Amino acid sequence: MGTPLSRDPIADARRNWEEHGWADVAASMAAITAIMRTQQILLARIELTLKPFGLTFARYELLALLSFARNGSLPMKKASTLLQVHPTSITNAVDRLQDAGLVRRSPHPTDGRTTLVELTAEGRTLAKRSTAALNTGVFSDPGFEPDDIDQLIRILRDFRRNAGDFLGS
Amino acid sequence: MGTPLSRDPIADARRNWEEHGWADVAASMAAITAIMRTQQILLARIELTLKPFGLTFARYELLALLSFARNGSLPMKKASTLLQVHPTSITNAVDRLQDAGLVRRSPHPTDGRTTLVELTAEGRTLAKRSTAALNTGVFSDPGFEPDDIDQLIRILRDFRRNAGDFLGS
DNA sequence: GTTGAACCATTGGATGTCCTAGTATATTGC
DNA sequence: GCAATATACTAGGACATCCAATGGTTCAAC
Repeated sequence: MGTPLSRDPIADARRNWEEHGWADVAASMAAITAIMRTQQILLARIELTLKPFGLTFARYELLALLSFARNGSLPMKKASTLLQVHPTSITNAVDRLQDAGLVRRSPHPTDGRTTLVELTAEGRTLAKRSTAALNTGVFSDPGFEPDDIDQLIRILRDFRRNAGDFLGS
Repeated sequence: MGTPLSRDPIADARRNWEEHGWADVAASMAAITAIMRTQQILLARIELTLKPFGLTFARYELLALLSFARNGSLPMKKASTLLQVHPTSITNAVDRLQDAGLVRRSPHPTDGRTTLVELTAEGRTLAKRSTAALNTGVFSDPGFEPDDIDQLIRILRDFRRNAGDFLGS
């Protein structure tokens, strides 16, 4: 982006919190704000990598999910649940992927309420190629130390479980 | 926010990566995906807490930033830099905060290119009240262990520095 | 001084997310 | 079997974010 700041803005915010009598929650505020900013940086990198494929991250996630499904197809609701986004976000993504010829809708064989989303041949190819691009362009050098990656995975798994994302021990 | 899944979807994705020959980047993929999901959960909590005040997180951040500024005013560009968002996002936020009577625009005394944003009395009051709500409603019980919060702050600070957010040792 | 490069804010366009209905189909209870 | 409830998808609206382009203003080089 722009020129680097001379100081960490989140550390400054934490100082402000401490100086205003909120020292007890200052660290928590700093951690949460840092997660927000980190997500923003990572999303920008991912979107940049996916741009040549005409994909956004939202559409890529759906494509990747379908590529791992049994027949390359899933009910819309199932995709919404697994990707943990609002059903309307899936409708939106499927609309655009369908326009691009990467997926197609089909009725569920036994449940008239349900619509299946299915990868087309082009969709499967693009899923492979874009995943390869993300692996080499983003995931292979994420900017975290290996030990820190393990820490992150553990800390965020605990958080997500406590938040009710999934059951577990 | 529906029913919890029976399995961690990110752990499943990691397994898929490993089974497709991308084991070397699977952990990194899992960590990044977990950050995305964690951000989503936290943002939802924050927005829920801010809703009674008629604020979104984007507008709250600007309000809070102004409340810590010397005269309660900053150049738009400065706000954009400190909050690390695109200038147009600031324009958008200021438009809405101004409509709500919480901030006001004024010309810069010496630089004709620059516009200052300034907190109104109502804006300052709302900043205080909404910050108190976030402190008690979100930051006081973030869902991380205290030790993990310190780990997060360190890991994400290193990441942001490496990403060019700010200079530092 | 003039002129051209750099900088600031805004507008318009594309996306994505969520929420609130509204429509259609399933399932459950009596 | 029929009514009441639950579930699945879609349509429309509110917001936020980014990018590209536009109109002003400032600054620096000559």
